[in-house]
Amino acid sequence: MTDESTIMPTDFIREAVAEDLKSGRFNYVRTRLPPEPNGYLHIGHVKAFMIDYLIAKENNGELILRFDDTNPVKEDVEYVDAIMEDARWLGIQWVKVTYASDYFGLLYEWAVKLVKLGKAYVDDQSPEEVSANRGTFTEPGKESPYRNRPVEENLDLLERMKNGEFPDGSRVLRAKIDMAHPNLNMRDPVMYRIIHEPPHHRTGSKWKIYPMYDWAHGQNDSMEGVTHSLCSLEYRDHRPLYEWFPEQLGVFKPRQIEFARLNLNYTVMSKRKLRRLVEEKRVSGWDDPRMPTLRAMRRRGYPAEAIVEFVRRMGISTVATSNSGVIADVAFLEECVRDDLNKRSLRRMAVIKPLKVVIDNYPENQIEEMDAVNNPEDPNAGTRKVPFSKVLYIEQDDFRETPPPKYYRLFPGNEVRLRYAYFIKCASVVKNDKGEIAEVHCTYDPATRGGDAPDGRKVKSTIHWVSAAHARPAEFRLYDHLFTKEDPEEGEDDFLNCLNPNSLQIAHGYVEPLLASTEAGDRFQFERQGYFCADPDSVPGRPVFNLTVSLKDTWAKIEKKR
RNA sequence: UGGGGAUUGGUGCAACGGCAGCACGCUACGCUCUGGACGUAGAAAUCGGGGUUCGAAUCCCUGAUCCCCAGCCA
Repeated sequence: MTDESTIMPTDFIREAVAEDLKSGRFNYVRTRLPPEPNGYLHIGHVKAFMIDYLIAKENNGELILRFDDTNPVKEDVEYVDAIMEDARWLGIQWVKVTYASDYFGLLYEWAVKLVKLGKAYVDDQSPEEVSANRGTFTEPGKESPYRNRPVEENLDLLERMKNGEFPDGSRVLRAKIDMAHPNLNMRDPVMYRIIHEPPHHRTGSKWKIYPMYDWAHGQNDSMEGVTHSLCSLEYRDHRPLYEWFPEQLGVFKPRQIEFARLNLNYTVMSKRKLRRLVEEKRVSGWDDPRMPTLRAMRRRGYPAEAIVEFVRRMGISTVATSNSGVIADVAFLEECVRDDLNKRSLRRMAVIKPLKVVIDNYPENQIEEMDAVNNPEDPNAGTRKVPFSKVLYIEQDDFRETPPPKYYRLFPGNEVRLRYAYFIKCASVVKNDKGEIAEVHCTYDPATRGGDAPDGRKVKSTIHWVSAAHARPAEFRLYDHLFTKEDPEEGEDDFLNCLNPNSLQIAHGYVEPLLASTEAGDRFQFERQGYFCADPDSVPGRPVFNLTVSLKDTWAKIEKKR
């Protein structure tokens, strides 16, 4: 069997969509992305975005980007641009951008229709009364005393609500369903509430009533001819309502399908918590590279393709472990990032924590140009020249005065290879007043130029280096998880209690000369260390590099086990 | 407590009545001018209890556990 079903990626949503097409329930596919413009996009949003985008695309359908701007007190234009920017960065394409507010007029007409049908009424109860009369999980609610007022009166009151004749909170329009329904969403849900201030970011002060999510969202789907309304698990309980409205109205009925949202360990995802991190200055902003927002990941150097691939590899299900979704291991995300970057990153040498090395038998003032491979995974990336001289910097971690077992790097008497250059052997160590190692003296073997010994002898280790005379200073920002616990909320009265004090470490070191003219956003692999991305804070002559993700480090693992 | 959803190695997903598989992680080993990449091998799971069936992760019954819902938020 080699038909489409075996080669197409399959999951329960794609299967459902295919079925709907086959059965004739729909003869086209249209999905919608319904972000509320009240915050920046984070990695959790990417899953929903990709599902909506790809399922439309795979079926020759359309994706509509519709901002769910039904609550002026929470929303702002600032976010609509940011959301579009992030979505575009992911490669998502839509046929048009709409706003829930585009449909306020039609939606109001539909509400009037529902009132005329006797399916909606104006309730004069206070918010407290509405809440008190909703009942509980185990007890039915009480019907509002205003529930059965005449259609004409409802029409009049609704009209006057719309015209701003009543203060906020004084009345609402409610669907007339069933106050004893076991699903609380069906206990006469509120359709419209009165909000005078602030003005709406698109409709200004025209409207004094604003639709609730359940009323607006589903009807907007219907109005736009959306076939599949794909959303997260917590909306499962809203589905009966989602279907009830168009049923009463006799309008087009889209199909809602729910899936598990995506959460990440060692971080938090809720807008409220992310906002606290920013406002309490625990991070430098929404784009602090430690944040799970897309702008932060972009700044840190995560390629959009890697994020998309991560989400794809995670799959789709209806499993809910936490917060209506599944918790992905950040190590998996990081592996997707490495996998992507490994194939396309130019290699460079950078010394993050420098240690001076003097090659005693190397001629003073001599400079050689060594050929270095730009990317062993990509022959087309070519080579470059790297200057070599008598005094170098190597990584502090690459030298030990007394080596632990299995340590192959530089130590007194041991020979290692300087990448793309010579074999060197450690002869002696010079210490400062405090007894710290100030410099290491070595001898080199001129016959090993280029990295191989003619006599065939081997070294167990190759280390990176930068020529001191040619080195350019650089700042390195090394990141770790923002929180010390996989689930920062678990067992804490405040999630900030388990902030990782070492989530950002700043180091000052050196890079090879080529890197002096780096531009923000440029990505490299610093050999043996990790992938780095030039930060916008870089200034000419002093680049700043963000650690995107480190290389896997077998030695660190061996050492840690002790 | 009422309603809704779920439960497969440590994690995330497959297997849709017929040999429990894939990826990440983990453990060895090999290869290597990156202790990276790559390659080989390995450990590791069907929530429990009943039943139906030649045969059950899959169907039925039952129990447990986890997630979501009582906004005029979305």
